[in-house]
Amino acid sequence: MNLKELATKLGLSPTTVSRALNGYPEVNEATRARVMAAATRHNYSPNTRAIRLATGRALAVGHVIPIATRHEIVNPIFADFIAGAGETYSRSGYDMLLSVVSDDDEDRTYRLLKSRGSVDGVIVHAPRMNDPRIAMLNEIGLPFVVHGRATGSTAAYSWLDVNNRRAFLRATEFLLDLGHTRIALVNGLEFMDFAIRRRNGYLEALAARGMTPDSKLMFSDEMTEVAGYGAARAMLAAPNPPTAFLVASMISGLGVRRAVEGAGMTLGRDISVIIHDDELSYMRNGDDVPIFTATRSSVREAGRLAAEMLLDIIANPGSGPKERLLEAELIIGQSTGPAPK
Amino acid sequence: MNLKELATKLGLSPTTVSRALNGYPEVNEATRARVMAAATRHNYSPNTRAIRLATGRALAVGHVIPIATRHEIVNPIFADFIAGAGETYSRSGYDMLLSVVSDDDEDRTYRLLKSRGSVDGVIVHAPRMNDPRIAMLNEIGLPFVVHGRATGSTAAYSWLDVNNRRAFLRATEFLLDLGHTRIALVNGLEFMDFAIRRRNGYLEALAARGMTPDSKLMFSDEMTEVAGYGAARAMLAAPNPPTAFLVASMISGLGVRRAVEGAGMTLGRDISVIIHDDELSYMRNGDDVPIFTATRSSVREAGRLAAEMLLDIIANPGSGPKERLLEAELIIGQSTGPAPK
DNA sequence: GAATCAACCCAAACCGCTTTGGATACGGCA
DNA sequence: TGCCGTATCCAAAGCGGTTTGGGTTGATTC
Repeated sequence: MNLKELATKLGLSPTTVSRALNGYPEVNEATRARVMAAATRHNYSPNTRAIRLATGRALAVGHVIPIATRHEIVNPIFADFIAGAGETYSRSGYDMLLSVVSDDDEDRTYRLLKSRGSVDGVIVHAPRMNDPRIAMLNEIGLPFVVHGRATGSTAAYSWLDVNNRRAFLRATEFLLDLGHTRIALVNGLEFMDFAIRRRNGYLEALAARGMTPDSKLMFSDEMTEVAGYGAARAMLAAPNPPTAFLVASMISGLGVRRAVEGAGMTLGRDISVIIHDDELSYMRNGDDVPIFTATRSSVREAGRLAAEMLLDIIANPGSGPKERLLEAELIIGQSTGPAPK
Repeated sequence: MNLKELATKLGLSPTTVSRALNGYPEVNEATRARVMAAATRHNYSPNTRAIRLATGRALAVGHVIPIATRHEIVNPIFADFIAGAGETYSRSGYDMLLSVVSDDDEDRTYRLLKSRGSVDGVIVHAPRMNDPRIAMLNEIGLPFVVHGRATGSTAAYSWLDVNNRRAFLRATEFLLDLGHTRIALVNGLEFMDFAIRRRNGYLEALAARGMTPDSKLMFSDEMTEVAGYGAARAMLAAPNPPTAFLVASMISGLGVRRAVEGAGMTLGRDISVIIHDDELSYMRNGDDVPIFTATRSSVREAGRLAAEMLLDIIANPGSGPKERLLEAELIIGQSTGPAPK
C-alpha cells in the first residue's frame, strides 16, 4: 500500500493525503481524520526511501567504529554507548547506521557517508590528541558530535565528555586523604584523550600535595583484565610497592583485584583500589553495595545525551557548537581504606 | 556533483553514464574509461537515496537489539558479533542498521523495517525456545538469518549456530575423564536457546556415564561476573561441594575464579574450571597460553559468516533456507587438572 | 544494393514521496 | 452586486538515480 493507492482509495489526491498525514494546516480536520483512519486501517507506512529522496534528508545518524588494525580490539564501552544513543534515535524516528571499518579507511568512510548522503550527521568515537577527524568533518560539512574531546584541536566543535581530569583528581585526593602515598595509576592507552586527562588529574592531585610522581607507578595499556593483572602484579612485586591503585576501567579493575588477592592481600585493607565505572550493563560494580570504590558515570546515558545533542544540531544548523561536560560521582565501595601503617 | 551534471560535462546522456559506471555491456569500453576517469576526477559518488528508491533495494541489513525491560542488559557479545558482521557489510557495500528497542517493541520494529523498506533483511539475535519472531518474519516476508537456533520452531529458517550441545558434552566428558564426579554447571539464562543446548550437552555426558545430575550443582542466570561469583561461592560453601565448574562465559568465569581463589583454593589443582570462550576481543583468554581451559568459538567470525549467509539469501531469493553449524574447539588451559583425591 | 544485425547511445518513464503554484468555492464586506 | 480573503484541495514538477524501448550507424550477408 503506497501513498497513491491510499489516495485513490480515499478519492483524494496524493498531495492532500501526504499533507493530512504530516500535519499540515491546509487540510480539513474531518478529511485528516478520514485519512488517518484509512492509513491505519490499510496498515500504510510511508516508504522511507522515497521520503529520503524527496526531502533530501537521510533520517539517519552514522557511527563509525574503527577496528584498530594493530590490536583488533572492539572497545567494550561501545556497546553501552550505542545502546544509549540507539534509544534516542528510536524515539526520534532516526536510523542508526554503523560502519565498522579498519582505521585506515576511517577518513574515506566519513567522506563517503557525506557524499552519498547516507547520514545527516555522525558521532565521533574515541578521540585522540589533535584528532584529525575534527578538521576533516568541519571541512566536508558533515554535522557531528564528539564523544570526548580532542586536546590540541583548534577548531570549534560540539562535544560531550565526562570530566575525566576532575574525576581522577578527586579519586587521587581521596586516596591521599586516606594516607596513601604510593598510588599507582593503571591507565588506558595514553594516545586516547580521556586517558591523558585522567593522568593529568592524577598528576595534579599529587602536585597539589607536593608529591613527585613515580613513573614506575604509572602504567598505560589496553583496558583488559589481563593487562590490569599484569601491571598490578609487577608493581606489587617490585621494591617499594604501591598501597593503592587508580584504575581506568571495571575490566582492568578485575585484573588488579586478581593480582592483589593473588599476592595474598585483601582489597580495602592491605591495598586500596579505585576504578572508573562506566556502568556497563553487563559488568555492574556490585548490585546495591558497590564492590569497588569508583568514579562513576554512565556511558549509556552519555550515548543518549550525545545523540540528542546531534539531533538538535541537525535540526538547527548554524546554531553553533555545543558543549557538555558531565561530572562523575565518587562512589565509596569496599575496595578502599586507610593506608596500612 | 550528480549523475546529470556529470553526463552534461561528458556530453553523454545520464543513461550511458549510469550504465558505464555500473558495468553494463552495451557501452563502448573507451567511453566507459572516459566516464570512470571523469567520475573519479570530479569525485562523483552516486546518491544512495536515489539508488535505493530507483532499485527498490535498501542496500542495508537490520540488527534489532532488544533491551530487556526487566534487567536492562546489553549483551556483551553483541559488540563482537556486530563487528564481524559489519566487516562483511562494508566489504559488500551494505549498510548496517541498528535498532535498539525495548523488547515489547521488537515485533513492531521488524514490521516497520519491512513496511517502510528500510532493510533488505535482518539478523535475529538471541533466539529463545519457540521463538515467535521466526514465524512472524516468515509471514511478513523479510529475509533473515538467526544467530543461534530456536528449539521447537516448526517452520524452516536459515540459521548459523555453534554446536553448543556438543561443546558442553565434550567439556563435561573431559572433566569426567579427569576423575571429577561433582561437576557444577554455571549456565546462562535458560530460556535462551544456546543455554538449553549447553545444559543438554552437560546432562547427556553425565547420563552416558550413568550419573544422576544434581540440581544443586546447576545454576542459571545472567552471565555476569557477579552472578558467576555468587553461584560458585554458594556451591563451594555448601556440603559436598563440586570439584569442577562448567561455565557459560568468560565473564562469569572471572567471577567463578574469584570465588575459588577467595575460598583459598587454587584453580587447576583444587578446582577445575572450563569456560566457553567467545573470543571477545576485549576479554581474551590469555595472550598465547590460555588461562582457562575452554570451549572456543569466535563470535566475531560467526558475525562475519552470518552476514555473508544473509547477503547470499538476499541476492538469491527462493534458494531455500541455509544452515551452518560451527564446532567449538576444546582448548586446554591451566584451569583444569585431575580431581583431587 | 537492400536487408540484417550488432554495437552504441539516448529520450522518457518510473521509483514513491514532498512541495510549489495554482484552482475552486464560499462567506463577508463595501 | 462585485471584490476579496480564507479554507480546501489538486496537478505537476521535482528529488537523483535505473531501466525500458527505441534510434542511428556501420559492417556483414545474400
